[in-house]
Amino acid sequence: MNTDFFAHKLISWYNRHKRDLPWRNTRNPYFIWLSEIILQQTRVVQGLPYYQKFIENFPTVQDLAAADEKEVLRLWQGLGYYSRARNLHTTAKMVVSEFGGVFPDTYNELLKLKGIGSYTAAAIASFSHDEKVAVLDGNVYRVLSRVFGVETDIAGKDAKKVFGKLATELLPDQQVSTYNQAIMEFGAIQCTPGLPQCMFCTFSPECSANELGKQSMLPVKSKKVKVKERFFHYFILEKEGRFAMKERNGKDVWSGMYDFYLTEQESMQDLSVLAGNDTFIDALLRESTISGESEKYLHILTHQRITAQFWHIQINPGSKIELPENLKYYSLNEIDDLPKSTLVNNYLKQYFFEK
DNA sequence: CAACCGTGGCT
DNA sequence: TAGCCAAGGTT
Repeated sequence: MNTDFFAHKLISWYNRHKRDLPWRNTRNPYFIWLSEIILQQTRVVQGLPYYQKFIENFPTVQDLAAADEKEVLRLWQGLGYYSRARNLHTTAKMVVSEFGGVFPDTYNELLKLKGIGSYTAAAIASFSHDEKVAVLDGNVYRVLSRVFGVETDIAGKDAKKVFGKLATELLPDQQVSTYNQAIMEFGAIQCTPGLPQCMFCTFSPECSANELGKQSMLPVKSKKVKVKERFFHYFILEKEGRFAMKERNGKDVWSGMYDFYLTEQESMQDLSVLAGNDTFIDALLRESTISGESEKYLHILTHQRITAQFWHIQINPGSKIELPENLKYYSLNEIDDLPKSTLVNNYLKQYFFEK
């Protein structure tokens, strides 16, 4: 297929079918960047309200840079992949301190920023000023693999080279912004992962997958995620109407988010076993009152199935129990403002805020 | 560089 | 139900 023909036909389709999305009505690299980070591995319907919240709370990169990380994470709460929010804040501060508050818009400059990889750099550079770089995301892999019959494994290491070469060859000289958005939009609403409606597709006459009936086989993707089972036992320590929480850190899930005292076991256990395995729990149960035991929550992540149970513990007045490192007492109002995982937030909503 | 990082919707 | 996956990036 002639490359000009492909781009022209795609843009024509886009002009007829594109959705009206707020980040498409701007050339401001700051707004485009916000939308791109929010939309990484995230559906438009899920990211849309977060985009609105972020541009309202942080109209400029200076506003975002001046915020506390905790505030940024709190706004990000519920969207997942929280390193995106931490990197977002780091990058905003870097733009203010090292770029004079002017958000970079060239591919090579953008690549230097935290949380911006090859896709996001290409998206911001092309959307903001038509820089001639091809975007390569899940949509582009799918569209190119089907239309041109490319059977390279998109999870393999050759994928970026093979599809990147094709994507770059197809790039038009003009309207790069429109073209890049068009190929992604086409993948999102016409050339969909599930059974696409190929009888109504503008590329049905030229599409390799349509001709060979290989739509469901493409793109080829080899990797299967293996799911790890985890068992969380949370202890909510209450003293004088305040509750002990701590910030999670390290490389585990929910880094930067707040939760309670946690003991993790290889299966769900009762209190006597927990006390035997955990000296703090043992000491705690001797000097306090168990005031509540939650149902078991099953929390599903891409790589993990977490079963969690929450025990509510009243610390007796005059108890000599000292909180383990990092735990501090917070009022319910303060807890509302802390960034929390959806698991913890679901528990709090059920047992504190909506009861 | 393979593994890891969330959540919610769909089949 | 179990699996897939959605505008990826980092380590």
